[in-house]
Amino acid sequence: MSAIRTPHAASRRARGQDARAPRAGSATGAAFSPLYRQIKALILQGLDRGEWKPGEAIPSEMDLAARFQVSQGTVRKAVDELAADNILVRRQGKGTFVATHHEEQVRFRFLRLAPDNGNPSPASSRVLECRRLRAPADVARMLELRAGDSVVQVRRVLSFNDVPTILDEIWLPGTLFKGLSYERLSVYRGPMYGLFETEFGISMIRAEEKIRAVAASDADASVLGVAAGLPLLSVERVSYTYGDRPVELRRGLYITADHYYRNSLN
Amino acid sequence: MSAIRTPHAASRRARGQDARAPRAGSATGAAFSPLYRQIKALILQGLDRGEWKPGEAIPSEMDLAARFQVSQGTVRKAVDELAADNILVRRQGKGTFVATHHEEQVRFRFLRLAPDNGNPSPASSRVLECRRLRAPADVARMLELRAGDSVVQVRRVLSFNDVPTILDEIWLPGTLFKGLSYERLSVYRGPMYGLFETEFGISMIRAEEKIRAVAASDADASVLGVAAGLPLLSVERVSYTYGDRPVELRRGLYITADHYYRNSLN
DNA sequence: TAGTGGTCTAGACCACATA
DNA sequence: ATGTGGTCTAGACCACTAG
Repeated sequence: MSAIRTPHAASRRARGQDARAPRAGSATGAAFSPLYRQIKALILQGLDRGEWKPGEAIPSEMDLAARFQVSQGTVRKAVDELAADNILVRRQGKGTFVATHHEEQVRFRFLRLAPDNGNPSPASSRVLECRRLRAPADVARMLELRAGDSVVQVRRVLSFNDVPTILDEIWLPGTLFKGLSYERLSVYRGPMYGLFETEFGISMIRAEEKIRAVAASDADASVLGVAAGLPLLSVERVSYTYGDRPVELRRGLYITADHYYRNSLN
Repeated sequence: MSAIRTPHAASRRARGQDARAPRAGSATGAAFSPLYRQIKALILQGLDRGEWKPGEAIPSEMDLAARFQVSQGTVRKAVDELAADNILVRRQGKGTFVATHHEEQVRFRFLRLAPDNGNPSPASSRVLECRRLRAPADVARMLELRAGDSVVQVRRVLSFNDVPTILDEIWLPGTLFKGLSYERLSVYRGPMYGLFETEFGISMIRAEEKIRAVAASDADASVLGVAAGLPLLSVERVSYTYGDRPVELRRGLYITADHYYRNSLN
């Protein structure tokens, strides 16, 4: 019964490091951060460093609690938020795992086009081109690069039941996607974000989209096999990895004659 | 120290009522429901009954814990989920409140169209017509009514900075919106869902949208002041109130020349 | 049988709002 | 000073998985 650790000693210790400092300013907006958010940030750092890879298990809650010197409940709350963000996946009795794009379940998290009738059928991809070039100004801005930095441009067509439906133009930072080539993309089967994970260690965890209706240009119409002027859904997506770093710009044109873009408002 | 309530007595008691029964079947899919979800369901029932109205405070966590004979922590977890669903809003030091559409903050939760440049400006609504008629088959199906049931149809134009941008066609169950009229709608300022709340006691808490690109018909083009054939964003929305009951079908046509539909993928 | 996440409780203290 | 939600801890037990 000696050397009793006073209750909350751990929390006070941990908190004293980085939660006390930014307390004063109000104009700066620097906010107080509770312990479980600091733990969340530490776990995110581990994921960013690649300490645990997509599909792998992270340490148990007890282990993490011991490692960070906090209670299991505090770790639990941090992991709860990461699971709510779809960054971690909990499996009762087995452990907590890093989310991966190599799962049927997750396939339609970033592919919002659904068929009017019937069940979602698997998409097949045909790569049109893959080349490295200097980033145009608008692309550089959205990827937070400098104009002229190296980027990879991929163009491809997605088909459902062999019907071309989506024309994608994808821009990626050249430094992050060194070995990406037309051959590598053509051989690959499965979701592109799965390839990015395993080959380049880039995990897409969030994206913002801007959606418009546009008329098909002659060139786009010819690739998609539709009449020029047909209304198409224009979807401009910026995808982010850990730390809210943009790592992909994707411009898609969707034929919405037999499909629709689904969305839920909560 | 006498008459000590055994630990977990409350949970066993509450659980015994409805969580024990559906335990056996697996083909039925009837799932085990933890206490906090039962509490969540009870709070939802209270909201559905109108026990607490939008904008009002619900009882404190301690009060709810006493009422339902569970610990504060269990109530907390139930309220946490309702807050995550945007059904309740927590305010530290003040209480927990029923979410309402009468708030600037919430204005853009169901209005996803944002301007290309500048800040979102308030929308002004011009009502074209409001009439009661028999539900067409497709409308009846989506509102879970019988074909021929009474419905209210509203058509209106939303403008930003006096520029017509959205043409809405709205269908509502006639029995739920008895006093709704052209006059009432024309006089009202503010979000339509706010009117539905205060005048008809209908809270919209969730919606599903199907989005397409279409060409403007002659009639629609003339109302919106654009050329026929212009690509427009077609947004078909079904809105739900408590208990996942559909209470609105809304078909919108958006001009996306100077605006875009924003969406986040998590 | 052991280890994992899932649930529930109890109590302490902090932060914020209001009277 | 009081009451609200917010955080953190500690410990018990349940449910699921796997060796």
